[in-house]
Amino acid sequence: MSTANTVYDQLRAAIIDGTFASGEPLRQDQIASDYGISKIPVREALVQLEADGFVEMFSGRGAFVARLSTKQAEEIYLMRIALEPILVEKAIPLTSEADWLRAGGILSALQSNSLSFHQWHILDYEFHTSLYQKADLPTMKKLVANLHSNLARYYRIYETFGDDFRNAGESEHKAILEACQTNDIETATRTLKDHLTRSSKRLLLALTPHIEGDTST
Amino acid sequence: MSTANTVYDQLRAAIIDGTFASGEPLRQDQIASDYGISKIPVREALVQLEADGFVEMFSGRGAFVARLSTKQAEEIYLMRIALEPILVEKAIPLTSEADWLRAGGILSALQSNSLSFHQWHILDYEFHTSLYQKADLPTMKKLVANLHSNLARYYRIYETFGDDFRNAGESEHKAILEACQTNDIETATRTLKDHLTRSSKRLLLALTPHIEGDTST
DNA sequence: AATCGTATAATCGTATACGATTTGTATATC
DNA sequence: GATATACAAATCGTATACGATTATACGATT
Repeated sequence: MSTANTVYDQLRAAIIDGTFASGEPLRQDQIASDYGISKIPVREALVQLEADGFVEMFSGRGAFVARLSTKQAEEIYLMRIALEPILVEKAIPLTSEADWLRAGGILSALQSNSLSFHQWHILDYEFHTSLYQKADLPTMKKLVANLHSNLARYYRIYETFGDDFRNAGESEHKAILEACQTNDIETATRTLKDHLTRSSKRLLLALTPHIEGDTST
Repeated sequence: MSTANTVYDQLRAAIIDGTFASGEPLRQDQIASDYGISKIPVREALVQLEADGFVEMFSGRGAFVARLSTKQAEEIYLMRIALEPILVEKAIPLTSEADWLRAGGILSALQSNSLSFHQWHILDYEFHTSLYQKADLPTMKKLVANLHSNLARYYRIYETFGDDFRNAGESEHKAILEACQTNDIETATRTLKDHLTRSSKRLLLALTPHIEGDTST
């Protein structure tokens, strides 16, 4: 893999896990010397990160970690609610029983009480992904994957401030998977939509006191 | 504006209008010397173009104009169908009578018979945009705008091969706007969805004989 | 005391340069 | 004639270098 891509991965991980705080400037020379490389691949990574919504760049002033806002989180969920049901709808006819069992396995792992928030979020992502893995819509899948990774930054705020609702969506997940397994597209898409709507509300409610407006953090 | 951004705009326009054919390699040194600049801003433009779906990059082999496929066009329309109704829904309560009149003005311009295909496509885009200009969903709007510009490449194929259906969606456009003007969100979103579904079918039907599979052009 | 202007430092954006990888071509081998 | 090998040319990806832009510190002016 190219240096630029490696830097992209590392910077993105660092932004998601909070190593770089929201709004913090990302100095090119600094990052370059940290990694022992030149600015060129760093800049390319930053351009990609900007396209994916993790970074904001201003001409002549450089790159900054993209600021969070409840509005932005709401918007991301609106897109997930619009797109994920389509992915599931298109995936169901192409998915085998073995695939649903794999999804069930992730669901079980998700019920463990000893998960760190980070681990929980990864498994939650994998469960959702497993529902539409077979969908032949690569562009949409990439987009939704990126929405997920952007949400990770918001879910991290729970880890610090919020209530733990790791198990809140458990029964909803089950209902979705059951509908999928019986090829009931209508129920599957509806329960998925409901689940995402509820997840959105849970997140936004918990977020509001912490990042209302566009202020710091 | 930075050199990289200028190059981005120019390359994107050249890809959309067919100056660079589908699948064609985009040689960095060549482009750089054409514009009288170095490779650095060219590479940054290419990275952005890849993020926006106009270019594919392969490690060590460089950048190529993204290939077209009916599947990809279908996928783009699926996303438009999912997202644009949401934008309209959120925009209607925030939109004033003057805004709808402006939309009506674009609609009139759209009915002219003397439009080039390119002009028609731009006006079609502007009409759709005018319906949800007031929506406070910047990320979604950017995404949808990018879907539009990607579709422009497919609509160009009509210009060359296909039947002229510039007026096909005229009555549909009118119905959408009328529903918007009376604040009838349900009808507006439904007619918009119908319109996009029909537009998608028209495009895909005309496209199929020309770019089925992933073959050239 | 606050504001303005200027000098200095920090940082950016891009040109140039070069080693590394890939592609093309000619020649050898089966 | 097709496949393999060796070399040359083309092209890429990144390091280094530097002028241009932006931020900062500080003294002059109102």
